[in-house]
Amino acid sequence: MGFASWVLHVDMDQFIAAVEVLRRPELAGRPVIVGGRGDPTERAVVSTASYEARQYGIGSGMPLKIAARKAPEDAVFLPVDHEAYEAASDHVMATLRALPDVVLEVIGWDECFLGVRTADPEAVAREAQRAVLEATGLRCSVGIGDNKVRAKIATEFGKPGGVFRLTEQNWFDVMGERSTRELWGVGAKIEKRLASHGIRTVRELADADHEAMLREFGPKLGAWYHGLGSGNGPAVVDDTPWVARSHSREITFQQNLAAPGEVDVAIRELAEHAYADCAAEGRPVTRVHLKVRYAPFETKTIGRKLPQPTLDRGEFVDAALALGQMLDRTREVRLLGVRAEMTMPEEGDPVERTPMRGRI
DNA sequence: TCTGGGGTCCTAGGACCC
DNA sequence: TCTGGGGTCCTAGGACCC
Repeated sequence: MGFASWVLHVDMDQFIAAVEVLRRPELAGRPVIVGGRGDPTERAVVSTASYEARQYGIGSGMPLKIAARKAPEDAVFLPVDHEAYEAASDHVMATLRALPDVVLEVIGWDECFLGVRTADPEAVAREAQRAVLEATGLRCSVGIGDNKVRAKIATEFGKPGGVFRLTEQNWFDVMGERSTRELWGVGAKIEKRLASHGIRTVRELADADHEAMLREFGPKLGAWYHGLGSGNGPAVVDDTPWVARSHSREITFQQNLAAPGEVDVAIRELAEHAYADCAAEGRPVTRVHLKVRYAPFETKTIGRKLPQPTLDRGEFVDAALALGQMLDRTREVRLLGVRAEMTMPEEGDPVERTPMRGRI
């Protein structure tokens, strides 16, 4: 077998919980649930649950109140500590980047792609796991693929702590009879729209009529979803530093906001923070978006372009407040968010940050 | 029963221009 | 009096990711 190009997807096992246990060894073996401010009576969700907690049906995204009901006596609830995870993430990424002849693309706090030319991708995967464990004390799973989509999906079959290879050769054997929902990028809504066309399995998606897919989802997404059925996806791992296009601040109120004056106070506060994140990069703000969740649970977003790009905090805050006048002032508000879109930086002036890509 | 906070990308449809 | 076709920009909103 000769050398070939491979994509490895490295995913940390129960990352946030693992970081917490690392600095509090006495928590090892106990159900650990990290989320919000660590108070399970508050409105917040689970960021990560340890494997011990998952045995009780507790998982990411679950409301803390529900998790508290399911959790056993000895469960531990901890607040989210972004800085600790950021530091651990940096350490992991630096370790992986130091592996010989790899290109690294960060796609989240706890996961990345490695591009590598090798005759033995499993050996590289094992070496990556060993290096990360030795340097940080954290374990990871690795998916091996001939593109990013297959590598990403492969990782699920390797957890925890393992390695799994998914390529064009075994794609349909492994994925053919599984639900479209197991594909990366297919959520509840897309699963339902596919099902309305009689498409429920990965193989049925691969065999779907291309024109029908374009009609249902449009030219780009239609082609993307159809190809997903065959495991198609990009294979290039890109280490270009990621540059944010926008920054936002959101807050969920423990008690719903009822008075319009309270809404204005909150918008001002959030807008100042969102603006500050952009200003810290020296990049003018071009648009403002407002996200509102009315009680009980209905989310709306609205946006406006600013008259011109600005680096004036007052201008941005005023624009956010003006947009706030468009909200339904008669309804109780349980969440508010303000997003600031920025101009993209000049070429050759990249801003190094923690990436959070929406799509590969 | 209760649903966070940080992001990205895509589409539809209207306005406007040539 | 009747009225094409293409392009671009903008807004609003939806869907997905970790």
